[in-house]
Amino acid sequence: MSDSLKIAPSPAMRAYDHGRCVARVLDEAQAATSASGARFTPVRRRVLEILLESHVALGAYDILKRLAAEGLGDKPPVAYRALDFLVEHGLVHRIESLNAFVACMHPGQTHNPAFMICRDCRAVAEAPGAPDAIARDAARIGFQVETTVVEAEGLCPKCQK
Amino acid sequence: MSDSLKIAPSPAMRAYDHGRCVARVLDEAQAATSASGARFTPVRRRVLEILLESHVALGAYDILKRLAAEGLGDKPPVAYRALDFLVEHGLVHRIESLNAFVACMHPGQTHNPAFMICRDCRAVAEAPGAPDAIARDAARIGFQVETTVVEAEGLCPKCQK
DNA sequence: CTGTCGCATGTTATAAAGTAACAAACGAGG
DNA sequence: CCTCGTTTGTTACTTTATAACATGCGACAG
Repeated sequence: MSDSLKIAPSPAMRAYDHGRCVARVLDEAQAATSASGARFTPVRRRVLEILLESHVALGAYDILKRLAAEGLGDKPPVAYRALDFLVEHGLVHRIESLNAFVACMHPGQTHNPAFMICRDCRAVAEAPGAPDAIARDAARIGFQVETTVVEAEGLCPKCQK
Repeated sequence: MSDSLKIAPSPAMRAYDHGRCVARVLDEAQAATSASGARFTPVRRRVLEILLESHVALGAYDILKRLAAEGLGDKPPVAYRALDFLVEHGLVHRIESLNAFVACMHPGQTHNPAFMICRDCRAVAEAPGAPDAIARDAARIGFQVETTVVEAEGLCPKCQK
């Protein structure tokens, strides 16, 4: 499926075949997690589905509400555990500036993603490259970078109107 | 003072004349805020001082504890209001990935700062440059960037040992 | 088939971070 | 010296997140 290699234009901010996208990522998730010995349980699967249903950042408690409505659990640790699991496995990204989460759009590929976050509708687009101006500065002062957070907030095309 | 134009090597991660640095920034802060009609009140000044005393990220409640110990207020809004004020005036930066705050090292200059954050000692170094790989991507999909968050987490030179 | 070990879930309780709303005090202009 | 906008004081609450421990479930060794 060629789509799995495409990196932009952002799925979050244009029309495309959403059903396929969800199904594909879900399959990849299933495969990736069970390959590593872990189990892709109903709650974990459902949390990922919920995030995949929209390319919008959802808070842990938003997700928890939906799980509760479906009888999958109603206590904070349920949501946080599933989210932690998905983040660890690279299937979900945490958006630091919103305290929220989005599904990863191209799991498997190691990436230092950058995010564009609409302040109006909370749609999130994931861009691939790490902009390593910072890597140079880090090297210069001897700082050893382990992870990076790059988030741009603004208005998505729809919400500019 | 030539130091005010220097942008790196990071003050957070090397030795330098801290007293001067604090005094200078405090003066600039005084000037900048009163120029804009606002008042650089004791609490605001003290919060900035506390942040300037170390180049370390402090949580709102850490700061509040210190204010409380000095009789400057002990309720959350006291700290948050001062911090909001200082952030608005570009004197303090919020570190999203820590829910914490650091003093800005070169106020006045408009900047899209990038931060290097030691996960061990929470020292924060502020680097100037805008890493505009993301600007290109944003332009391509029609996303209008308003603010950016760039934070690298890792180990500072001291904590690597 | 069954014990048991490790992963996963359920639950209680609480910590940490942040804000809404309103009343009182302060201070620079008329 | 009044009054209006800014700042502070305070109460109460919301949102976000985690520690700790009990229970359940499933694979596989014997």
